[in-house]
Amino acid sequence: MATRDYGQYCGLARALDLVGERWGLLIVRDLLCGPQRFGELQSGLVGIPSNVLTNRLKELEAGGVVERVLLAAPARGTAYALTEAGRSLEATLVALGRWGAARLGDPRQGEVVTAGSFAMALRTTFRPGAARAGERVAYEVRMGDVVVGAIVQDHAVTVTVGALDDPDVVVETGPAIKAVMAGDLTPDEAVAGGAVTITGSKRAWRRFPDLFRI
Amino acid sequence: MATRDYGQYCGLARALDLVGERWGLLIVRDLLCGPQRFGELQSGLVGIPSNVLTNRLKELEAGGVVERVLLAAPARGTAYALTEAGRSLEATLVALGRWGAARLGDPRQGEVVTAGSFAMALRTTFRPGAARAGERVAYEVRMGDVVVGAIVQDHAVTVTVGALDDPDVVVETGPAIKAVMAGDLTPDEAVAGGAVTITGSKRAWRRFPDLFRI
DNA sequence: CTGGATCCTCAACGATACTG
DNA sequence: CAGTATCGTTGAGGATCCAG
Repeated sequence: MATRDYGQYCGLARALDLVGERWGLLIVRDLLCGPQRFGELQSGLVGIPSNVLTNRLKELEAGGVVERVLLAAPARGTAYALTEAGRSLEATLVALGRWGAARLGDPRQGEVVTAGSFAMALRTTFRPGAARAGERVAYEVRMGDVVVGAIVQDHAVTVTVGALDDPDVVVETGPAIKAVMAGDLTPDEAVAGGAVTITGSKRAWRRFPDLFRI
Repeated sequence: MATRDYGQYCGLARALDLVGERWGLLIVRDLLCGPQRFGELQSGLVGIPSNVLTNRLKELEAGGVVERVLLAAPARGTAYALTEAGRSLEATLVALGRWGAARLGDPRQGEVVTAGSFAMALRTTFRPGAARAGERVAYEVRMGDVVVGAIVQDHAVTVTVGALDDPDVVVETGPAIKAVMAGDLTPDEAVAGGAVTITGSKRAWRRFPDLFRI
């Protein structure tokens, strides 16, 4: 929005003015997992030049989507977080992500999975109807150096990056998790076949493909 | 997607690869109202250079979002239409448009209202719950040279550009329609004050702010 | 007259180096 | 670590021209 806009008095055009520039919505996606530092964002948005990230963050901040926050000790320094307006984009991003996921196919040459993208996948596949009232399950899922936490509670999921304090189960996996989420592989088969290693509640892991289903 | 992509195996990133480039979603927005010719798109997307429109249409076509169709007589020639994949973006665009509309404020200097943007406004403000089962109302709304039709039926609205064959009511209006849709001005007040001229069913016009509510 | 293609300019993006 | 600076490349913006 800083420099060029569509010049239309239209809600969609205004939304695109605010978050529609290149990398914009991916920044919002990554910040849905909680505040992130400049460097964390940069490593999650593979290939983004640092000056472009700087510009986007300034524009998103000016647009009221992102705000700078000071990290408490012991971390120190500044980070970027979504404002309430930014957080309210979540449902829309999930919808758009689901549309794109239907056209995803197999990974292309060179395509990577980042923490933010995997977190997004958990959000898009989460089925609120499958969660039981009063149920609380905390998953820590590890794919290589990508570590995300997903806490299911009150028919909702909260996805964060990094390890959880007290997960019910830690799941170490690779691409095979897609087969589990698609229902092509049962949780037990995945463990037996060595595609997945779990630490913690076997019951929670068996429940995983019910809660997160492609 | 043709040239550069985000290189992430992520539904959101794939969606942005397909429709996230500049002007992309506005093209989809305008095509939600039905097939359009190149020139119609160009005049609805104020300021888009013709070569950019050409490129976007090619990319959207390659991505399976848009397809070229041949117009039947007497129109002749080719037009661009959404594929099923493109149409399935409607709900998401409405959600994004609603997010942006909440941040729209008053029109800025130079901002225009096009047929596509006004049609989008009708989609975002439509309240399915307010429509009655079996009810069918057809509105033709005119704002200057912008003419759109909105047919409410079966708790859904179909919005098109151009005049309707058999509208229940033709509404000629200006910016004042926003006050009516916001509930700040009743339909009768708007007509009495001269801000709106209606031709046809007064009853249908009185129902308008129930069906389309900001 | 519509539907583009072509050319040029400039701003934004991309890559890398560098600094507080 | 968190940006800023610089520079080459790409794509957008704008005008004009060409073909059916």
